[in-house]
Amino acid sequence: MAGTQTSKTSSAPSPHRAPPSLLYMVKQVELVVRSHLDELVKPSGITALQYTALTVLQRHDGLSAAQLARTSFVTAQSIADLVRSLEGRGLIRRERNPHNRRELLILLTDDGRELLDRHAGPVRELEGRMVRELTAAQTEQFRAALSTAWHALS
Amino acid sequence: MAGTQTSKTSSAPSPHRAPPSLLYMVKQVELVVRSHLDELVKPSGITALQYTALTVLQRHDGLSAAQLARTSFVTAQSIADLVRSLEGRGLIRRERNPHNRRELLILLTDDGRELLDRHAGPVRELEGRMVRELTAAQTEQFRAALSTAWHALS
DNA sequence: CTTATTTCAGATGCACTGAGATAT
DNA sequence: CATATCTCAGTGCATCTGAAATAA
Repeated sequence: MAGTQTSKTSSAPSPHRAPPSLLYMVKQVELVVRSHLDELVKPSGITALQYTALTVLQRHDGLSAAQLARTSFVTAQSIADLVRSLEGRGLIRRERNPHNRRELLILLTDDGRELLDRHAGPVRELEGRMVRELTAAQTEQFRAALSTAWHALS
Repeated sequence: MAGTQTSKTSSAPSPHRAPPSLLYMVKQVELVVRSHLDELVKPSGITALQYTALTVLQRHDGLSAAQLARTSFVTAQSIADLVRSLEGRGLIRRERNPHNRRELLILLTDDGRELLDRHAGPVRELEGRMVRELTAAQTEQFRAALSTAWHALS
């Protein structure tokens, strides 16, 4: 009991405390990014996750919920709540795929696009803050490493 | 799973689709890391987040719940559930700080250390897979970029 | 008949706010 | 009195499993 306090100060030899793992560091960066992103989009009444889903639809409009789930490593049931919430807010609409009537395509509404436009600047600025101490070349290497890491585990 | 795209996207003219943002890529890497980590530790009956908390305690034994919360960017109330769950599983124990009786220090039990030892190898192997296509120098640059990004937003 | 997509029901984990008790 | 820590109560979001309906 008394030893726990003193061992944390400089009296301990501090043998070889391992550095945080890369897996942990990835998590920490994602955590702090998400907390900033949540603050940014909170005035619009959505979460960082919902905003991110909208940006995915911006790049791939007309995805089905099942496709959206697969690209996000979650089950279709998990996506369903998110989609229902965005639909209730009028940011997306859904439409039967005429060539595959069991699919419901997810499409951005004008309100959804307007929301994305409204936040594009601040989000870019947040990303700029994240890499402000990296050179352009280092930033590109960072991007390449993230891409490589993602592919290696997918 | 994520790689199984239909011919729909590849056949499109693809005018000038913006690349995914760095913020998005960080999230995607964290997502796929967590899904693998969840699979790894599921046999032990804990989640990836709980395992991560245990590794934090491995590096900083004797933290209070409030300290743990601050280093994880969440509130003390959020940590409470996690701590209660780990305590119920006998992986940690708590003890009053004799110098500050309102603090409850969180300490790893022998079972907790055993669990960490049991998973250390597979987790290292997962991290190795993530960077298997990077050189040692590129891996270190990746680590440095993650550290820089984290500090810039904290 | 098998598979894919969506939906419903129920459970757990995670995170929040607000309020209160206790210790410094 | 002010602050820090912990706890309790309630809420909402995110995720899962399992099961059922529908369509290809």
